Amino acid sequence: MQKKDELLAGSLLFSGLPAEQRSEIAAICVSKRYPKGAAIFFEGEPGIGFYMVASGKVKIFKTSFDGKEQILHIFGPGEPFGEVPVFHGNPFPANAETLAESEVLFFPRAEFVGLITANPSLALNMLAVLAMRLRRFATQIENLTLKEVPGRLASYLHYLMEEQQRQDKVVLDIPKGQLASLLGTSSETLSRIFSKMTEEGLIRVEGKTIFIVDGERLKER
Amino acid sequence: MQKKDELLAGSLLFSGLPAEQRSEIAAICVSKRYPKGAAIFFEGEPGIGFYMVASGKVKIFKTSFDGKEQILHIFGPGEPFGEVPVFHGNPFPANAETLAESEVLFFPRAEFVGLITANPSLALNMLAVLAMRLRRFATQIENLTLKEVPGRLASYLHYLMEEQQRQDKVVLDIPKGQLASLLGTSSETLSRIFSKMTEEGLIRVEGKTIFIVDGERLKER
DNA sequence: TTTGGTTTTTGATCTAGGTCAAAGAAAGTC
DNA sequence: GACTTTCTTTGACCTAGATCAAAAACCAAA
Repeated sequence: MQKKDELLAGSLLFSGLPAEQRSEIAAICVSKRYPKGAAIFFEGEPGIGFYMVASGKVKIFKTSFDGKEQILHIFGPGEPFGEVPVFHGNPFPANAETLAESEVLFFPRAEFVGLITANPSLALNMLAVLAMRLRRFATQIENLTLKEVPGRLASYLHYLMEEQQRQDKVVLDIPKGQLASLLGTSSETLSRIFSKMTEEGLIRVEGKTIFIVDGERLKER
Repeated sequence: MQKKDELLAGSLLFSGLPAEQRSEIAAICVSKRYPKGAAIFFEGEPGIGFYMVASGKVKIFKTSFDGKEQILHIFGPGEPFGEVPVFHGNPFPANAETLAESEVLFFPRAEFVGLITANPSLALNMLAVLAMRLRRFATQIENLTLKEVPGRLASYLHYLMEEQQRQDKVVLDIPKGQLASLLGTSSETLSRIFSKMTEEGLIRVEGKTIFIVDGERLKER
């Protein structure tokens, strides 16, 4: 399967590994398709392996008893998820669900631990992935607790500007309601802040496209 | 140094390693003392190694431009911190400061990476540590965004009950102001919630000692 | 045990943002 | 193209919790 190998080669987790090892890895993983909105796993389930997005988009989230949800991550192609139980035991700490029709690779725990044990650079790659994830969590907590909603939105827009390599505009890759849940607010509030920022001449909103009118002042929110 | 070796043996990170390897590790680390309230590192500094608390207590925190602080972790003896830059490169994502007079071990990056490469079970231990940290972050975000302050306090008290193995009372090991910063609130609000919970017959507060009057109802907050 | 510095508590006030309800827009379906 | 369903916006209202100010309690050192 050519496609799978390319995906693995392009992922941070498996980058820099000799080709033969990547095929060993490709050999132990199973691919599975999910329609949009499908659950991949639930918080509290035992984790017998981890996953990697091959195509599509997956969200990791927590829900409160009264149904509110907080998105922790959104992962795209090449990004692994659900690794925590593999290394720490215990069940999944959160839920995973597709945001679009997706193809997902599954890596069974035992086999993968075997590979890691035999292969220090794979171990270091995985450590790098988890370390980056910790860093992201730290800034997410910072955003959620030390900034108010406009500031969180501003820093998300700046993140998209980096990601999409544009200074003038940016395209939301998720529905606004999901963005609200990622920013820890409600879609109503988010909508109001979009219009306030437009009034203030910071941005201009056209559906999913956000034109950056004043990037400097936007950064200062 | 007998003491150092005992500490390493008791820590999660180095548990299960053969004694000789622990002495190798003990050989590469340097110990340093800090008075209470001393900075160990700042967000944005390059990380040339990581740390482990030998004695005392260390907080990891972020600050906002206007001086508010959010505590991410509080670490005690045997717990490593500041590992993110070791594996992911880039500077420290947050600040570290002692909460009490402390002794801290420092492990230089290059040497430690060498040990990990040569030693799969050390790598797996480190993966377990980071995975546990991710799990904690996930529940911290859940607490901060999906629960209100009384709920966060309740879950912290339950955490202390586990930790201290008591059903009837619990002793705060940090000042209430620091607890407020950990729970993402102000000391004023925290104080008010302590008294409200007392009125409601859930707890009784005597300085740093919290008597658990109704553990069941407390859990439901 | 007095003094000066932290913590902690209490009171009064203010606001960001949540919630509920309903109208409008978009988008996919037959 | 009409229809249903999902997404987004707008309006009205309300509350958790922040902030400011000041008193009280606690603590450590002299």
